[in-house]
Amino acid sequence: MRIGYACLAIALEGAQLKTCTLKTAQTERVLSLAGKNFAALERMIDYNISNHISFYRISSDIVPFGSRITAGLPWDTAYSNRLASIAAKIKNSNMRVSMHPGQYTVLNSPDGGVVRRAIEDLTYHARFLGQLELDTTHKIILHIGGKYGDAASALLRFKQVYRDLPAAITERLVLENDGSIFRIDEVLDLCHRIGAPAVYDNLHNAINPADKTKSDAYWIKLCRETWHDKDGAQKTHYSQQHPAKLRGAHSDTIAIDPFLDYCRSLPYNAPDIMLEVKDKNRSAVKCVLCASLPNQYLLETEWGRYKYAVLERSPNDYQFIRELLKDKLGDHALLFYQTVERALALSVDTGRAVNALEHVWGYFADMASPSEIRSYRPCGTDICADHSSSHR
DNA sequence: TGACGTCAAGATCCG
DNA sequence: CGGATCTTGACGTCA
Repeated sequence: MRIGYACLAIALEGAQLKTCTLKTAQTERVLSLAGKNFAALERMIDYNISNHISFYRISSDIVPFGSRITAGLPWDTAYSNRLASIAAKIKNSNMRVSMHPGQYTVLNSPDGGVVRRAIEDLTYHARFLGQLELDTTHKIILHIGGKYGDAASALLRFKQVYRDLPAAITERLVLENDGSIFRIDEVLDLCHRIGAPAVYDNLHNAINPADKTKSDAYWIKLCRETWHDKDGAQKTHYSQQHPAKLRGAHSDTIAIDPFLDYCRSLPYNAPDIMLEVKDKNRSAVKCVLCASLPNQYLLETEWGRYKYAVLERSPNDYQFIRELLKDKLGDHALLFYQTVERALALSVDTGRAVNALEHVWGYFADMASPSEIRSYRPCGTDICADHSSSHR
């Protein structure tokens, strides 16, 4: 079982994807941006390897407007060395990558222009994965499209378009249930008919259910039958509902207990899981460490990222985790993340926030200039908690 | 016509 | 002028 995240590694230096508007999308500019994005991609691949993340979705925006200028733009030859290096790292680390065009790539539209652009978009995606010389276990995920008031005709159109797609696309294409139109039972039926694998998305099925009496594991077992040797291990999408936002909105982070419950419910030989979540790689590291890979060193690094956010909410939890991590031999990942999640759910206390800030300030006090010290302590020797909000 | 989803670019505001 | 904050863009379908 691999666990992965989509497109962006947050808080990773040198990993920001660049783009531009259509107005300024001249050949030279787009080519230059693509080069920068390939460098960012390599950073993320390196990061994934360091963090034992062996599953990753490459952003469709890796080449800005890649689909509409796919034929003309020589990004493959211009950056062949960089792409070869990326490809080698993916293969040597046994990483699996995927791509996922958005809701605007629609193969079954009654509008021929929409269909033509969708095929161009898929051609671009297949070209990118093909350029990396990745085998057909590296997939492109797509939704079926619209129903247009007549599901049967919409499915028929999909089959007709699919039949004529080039093999470079169909050998990678997998279909996913979506949150408002095609349910997982409809996706499964179509996939069996055309011979494409099906990806089960748990949150989409929760808001657009095929059968409310059936479990996630039930659909995952059915989807497994659509995956063959050339497709590699079965893939699924996993996300959790954001508690405050609209139905279908992804959560800020993956709550670890429900995730592990989900994992335990899966059939033997669990599928690869792509997490769809706002904090991206943060949740991927969390889930990897709890579900499959105890790693004390990575847990210490994780603590460095969360500790001050915990301290300004709950000094007790802060102390508890410090003690927990002193034991270098045990597998404390789950208790660690449970405690972090509980602490982060609390609101920030001003006095504690000042205390946490003083901890951080300790790293900079020796190297700060007089003006920086004045801006940190505007009222004199002690930090002014009463007025602090206006100074930070 | 707006919502949906996404995240930089681009525009504007502020001190 | 720099940094912070708001708005726009680019895609197609559906209510």
